[in-house]
Amino acid sequence: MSDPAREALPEDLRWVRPPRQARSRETLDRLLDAAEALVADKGFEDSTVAEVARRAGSSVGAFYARFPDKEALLHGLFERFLEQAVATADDALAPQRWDGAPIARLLPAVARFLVAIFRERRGLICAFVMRSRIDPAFRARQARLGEHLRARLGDLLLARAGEIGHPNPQCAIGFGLAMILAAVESAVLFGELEGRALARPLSDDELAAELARAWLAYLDVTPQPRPSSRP
Amino acid sequence: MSDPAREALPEDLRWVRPPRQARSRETLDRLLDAAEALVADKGFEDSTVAEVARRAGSSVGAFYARFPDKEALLHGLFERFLEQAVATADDALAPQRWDGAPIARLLPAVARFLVAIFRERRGLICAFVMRSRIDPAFRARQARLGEHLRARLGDLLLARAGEIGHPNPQCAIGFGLAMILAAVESAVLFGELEGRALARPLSDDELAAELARAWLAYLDVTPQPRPSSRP
DNA sequence: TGTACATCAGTGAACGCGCGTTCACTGATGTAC
DNA sequence: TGTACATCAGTGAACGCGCGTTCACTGATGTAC
Repeated sequence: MSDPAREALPEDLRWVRPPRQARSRETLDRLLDAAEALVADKGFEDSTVAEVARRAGSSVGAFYARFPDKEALLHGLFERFLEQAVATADDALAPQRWDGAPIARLLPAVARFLVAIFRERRGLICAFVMRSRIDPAFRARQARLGEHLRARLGDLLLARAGEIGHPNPQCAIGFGLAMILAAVESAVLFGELEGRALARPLSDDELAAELARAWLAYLDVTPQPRPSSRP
Repeated sequence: MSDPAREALPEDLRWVRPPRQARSRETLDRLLDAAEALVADKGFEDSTVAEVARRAGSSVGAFYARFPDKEALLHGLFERFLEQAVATADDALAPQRWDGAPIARLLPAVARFLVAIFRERRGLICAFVMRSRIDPAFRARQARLGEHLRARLGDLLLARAGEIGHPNPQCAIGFGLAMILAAVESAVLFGELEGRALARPLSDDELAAELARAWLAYLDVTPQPRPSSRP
């Protein structure tokens, strides 16, 4: 955390000026917490620096002592979020946790998990997603998370490649994940599934179930490992 | 178009003040054309009223003579877009055009079509999608387009319900369409499939092919109509 | 342990820029008689 | 056909508001001796 070697990494330091005293570390945390609540509630653009400072029990000047500008705030929030996301994913997708489980049990669990996470942190993720539409740096950072997820999930799925009927499992794993993520985004973050194409809105459980069904069907997963070649 | 009965519909008139002279009709068209190009290029927020007016060879005052405010401009663009979209969809999905075609031929064509349209009008659709994340009126209007698409596609698919293995075809048609739309948005508009989950970027043809594969698999479409019950 | 000084941290009023919107005015088009 | 008047259409400089950012200043914390 307070590794002095970080001083040498301008890449990491571009967004948040590292505090030197415990007091300012706390101020930084309070600013981030206040910003997270505010951004989750009304989005990034509609949150003002003054409001963030006020909510943190701090001041505008204190804000600019920590962040070079307002944009850096969202990057700071994103960095904090990414740490959690990667740790959570690594834990949830750890191979030993799924030892012996077939894909048909793995993917529905992942689908439920994604729906739950997106629902829980709806506002914040929404702000991130919206931002990455515009900001290339943000998009690149988000892409790295995507690649990480694909790698972890890929490890699990490729170890069960025999269950996958899709002619190109490697490619299908990436495409399938991307498709499911897009659908969850659209459904949970923006509620578009409801209005635009469904007669009755789906519950989160139903949503996850349909996503899992689509995912398994796309990969062409059979309950039992299939023989290496077909008669 | 110039139906006097429209005068009685404040719903339609909220966004664009109807011109009374041919001259102002032309000005309105030029403003919309200029705005469309500008919005497609740099998004709505980054386009200024002054720039739209200048590009249209008009003036800021002329702009406000036609539109109550800047927001109305995007609604005006959207209305124009919707007319085209509905007409195009109705034409492309006309039952006689697909007479005798199985779902396995229909959906790949729709997937290719969607990818092509989204690619062609990328910037504009992107602006609409972004806006409907924020603006409820916009979202409602977009939802109506979604419902229209689902209805037209539903007519075609339900007439071929025998080919659908999904236990609830009605629901699956809506969900499948929404999922594919979300994936196309994500892939074409925001290029997220590339970065976040795929080793190699897909061409539009490959993208459409994989979308169609996922769509058919989700609906559990068999090449031949299946008998009403299974042995 | 105490004193002097440097740096860090925090404050909030004031600044300034961008851009949506207004408005006083000029010119064009249509209508009444 | 011509004239007077009303309305439509267009112009662009000026206004004003919101909000990100700065800055002169006060107080707190750490360090040297």
